Amino acid sequence: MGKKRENITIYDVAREAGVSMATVSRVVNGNPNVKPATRKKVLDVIRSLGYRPNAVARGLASKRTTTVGVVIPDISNMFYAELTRGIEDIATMYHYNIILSNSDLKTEKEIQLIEALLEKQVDGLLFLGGEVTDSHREIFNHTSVPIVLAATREEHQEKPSVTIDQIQAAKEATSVLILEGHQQIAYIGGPLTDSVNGYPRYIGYKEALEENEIPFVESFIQLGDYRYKSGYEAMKNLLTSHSSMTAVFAASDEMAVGAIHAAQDLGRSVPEDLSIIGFEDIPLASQVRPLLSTVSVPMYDIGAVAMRLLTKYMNNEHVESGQVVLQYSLELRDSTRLKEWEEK
Amino acid sequence: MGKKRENITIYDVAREAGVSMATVSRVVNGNPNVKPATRKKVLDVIRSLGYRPNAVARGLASKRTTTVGVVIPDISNMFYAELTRGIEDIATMYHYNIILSNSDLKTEKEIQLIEALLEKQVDGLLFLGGEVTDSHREIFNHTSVPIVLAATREEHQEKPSVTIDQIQAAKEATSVLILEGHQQIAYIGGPLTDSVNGYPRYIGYKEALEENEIPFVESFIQLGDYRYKSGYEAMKNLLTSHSSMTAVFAASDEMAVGAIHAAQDLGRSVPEDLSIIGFEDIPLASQVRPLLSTVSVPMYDIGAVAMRLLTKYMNNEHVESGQVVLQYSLELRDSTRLKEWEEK
DNA sequence: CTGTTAGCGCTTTCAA
DNA sequence: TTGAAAGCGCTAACAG
Repeated sequence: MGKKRENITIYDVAREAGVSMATVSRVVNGNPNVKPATRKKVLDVIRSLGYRPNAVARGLASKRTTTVGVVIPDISNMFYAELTRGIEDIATMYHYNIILSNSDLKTEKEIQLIEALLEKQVDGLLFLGGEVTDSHREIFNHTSVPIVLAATREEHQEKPSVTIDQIQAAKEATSVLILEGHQQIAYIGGPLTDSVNGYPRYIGYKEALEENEIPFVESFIQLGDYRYKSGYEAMKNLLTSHSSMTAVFAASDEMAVGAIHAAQDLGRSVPEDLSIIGFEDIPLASQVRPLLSTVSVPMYDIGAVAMRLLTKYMNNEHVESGQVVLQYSLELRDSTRLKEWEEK
Repeated sequence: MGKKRENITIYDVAREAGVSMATVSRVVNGNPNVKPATRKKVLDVIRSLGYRPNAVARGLASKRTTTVGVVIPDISNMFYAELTRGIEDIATMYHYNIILSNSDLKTEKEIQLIEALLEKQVDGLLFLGGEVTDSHREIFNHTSVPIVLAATREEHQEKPSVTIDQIQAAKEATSVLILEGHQQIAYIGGPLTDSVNGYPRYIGYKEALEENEIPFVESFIQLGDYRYKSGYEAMKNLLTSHSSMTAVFAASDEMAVGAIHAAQDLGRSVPEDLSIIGFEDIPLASQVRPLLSTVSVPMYDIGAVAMRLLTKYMNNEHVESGQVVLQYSLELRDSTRLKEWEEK
């Protein structure tokens, strides 16, 4: 058994087995047009030589790398980690590998990463969570590599995407609070300039109020960065300036949990004094007390479906619809009082 | 501006710019041996043609792919997600891309993934969290691709690794409890067959007891799978059979938090009735009440250092020591009563 | 400073 | 069922 078998090529196998490279290539790729005896002979040589096919050479010759690029905001964010797991599982199932890169939602970095991925000749690209700007469209439109958006979409809807209806989800979350009888409902969200998550959730909140003729109060709006700490701070602000407030819709679970803790630190109990509902349903939501009521976003599925969709494009299969909208659900637990909710 | 610029090669650029392929290659790779005027001309053509270098062809010709393979147990596990972020950041810094694959700690799957990664001609490999068996060694020893282990190690210490001293860490965590005056200290851990995390943490617990002449009680040992739920169940068992118990060392934060909730559900308060300390210091530890005291493992750093180490091997740089042991620290928060701890 | 020329290891017609 | 041969797009000596 050779120590470092780095340089055993298809040629060596061919010579050793007394066949041509083409034949070796055929058995390696499972081409049926090989006489069983020949196949066995080749396989034996492959094993004894410890031959390992070079995927780079194969990629160059065949123009397929069985690799897909994934641009993700931040893998250490539970929401995206879960999504990535969905992607990876399906990728593995279809024998693709994924090249993962974190963008931190910086447009410039995103563009750069996409460019690098394209240079690496990925067979497909998954773009997650970021806003699709003109720069993105520019590059998307000048490549023939299939691209699927996940947990984001593009206004012109030219590119396939897998998402949920965020506005509707935020609206329902807020409606839960309204149905509980609250009139003073605050909103803790992300930047309104974030057109992917921040803005739609805000709009959903607003629409719910409007529909129920509850006055919108500017100072009930607190903006953070979706993280625990900013939720905590936001709630502290809210509570010191609006002691009459009785409910909060937070646009992320982390913020919601931060808000709960701030409330508790200021002597309020949840849900007795204050109802709080979150968004996402990351594991944290079920690992705190009170258990967080939240909008359950099918993170794993978004990733899995997006990857599956991408495989179809990569194989030139027929695609019913490139715009997939997945179902979310309302997970009413212990941070709100309402326990039942009929889907509209 | 071409629509699909898929087939513009270095040759096209060369022809258009009136130079040779070699020269184009030089400017693309930043080789200084090019007259500024020539460089500019080539750059202009590259831009106008929308030329994008083909990294696969480059990889085949140069035998370097600037890609590293990462085999990870589960990206949706916060601990590894954080680690991966460390890897990715350093990889980006050194212009490497990473191919990520989840192994779920299945040896067979790990081997298969490593094999696939090697086929893809990765320049280096990071193996995370899994046990290194003979099968692993077999394959590790027959390739010249540099490999670094992270959050795991190999008994013969033949392969470089980045870890923390788990036994010592577990021992100190247990000692905190002992120093608080507890005598009835339970242990909630992972499988003892898990030589990477489960067993060493268990040993650390045991050693701490021994050193302090506290009798080891078999039934104080509860084994789970590191997840919240198993911690919850373990604690319930413990509390119903050993009402005299006053402290618990849990081998993961999720289990520790699960344990806290079980205790609370059974009417005990933490840390008044029961002190609980965890292991890892994932974000969850600081997002629950009471704040979890825990062993803080530098997850991000383990990933970052491992990746940095790998770059050194890939560049044939001199490496001081391949066996890196990072410092952990004790983060004493509100689930224990002791608030100060002198490092031994 | 620039060009020529072999490959890198594999797939893929095209013939046989 | 098999083989020969032409690339895939780029890098890396080697000349000049």
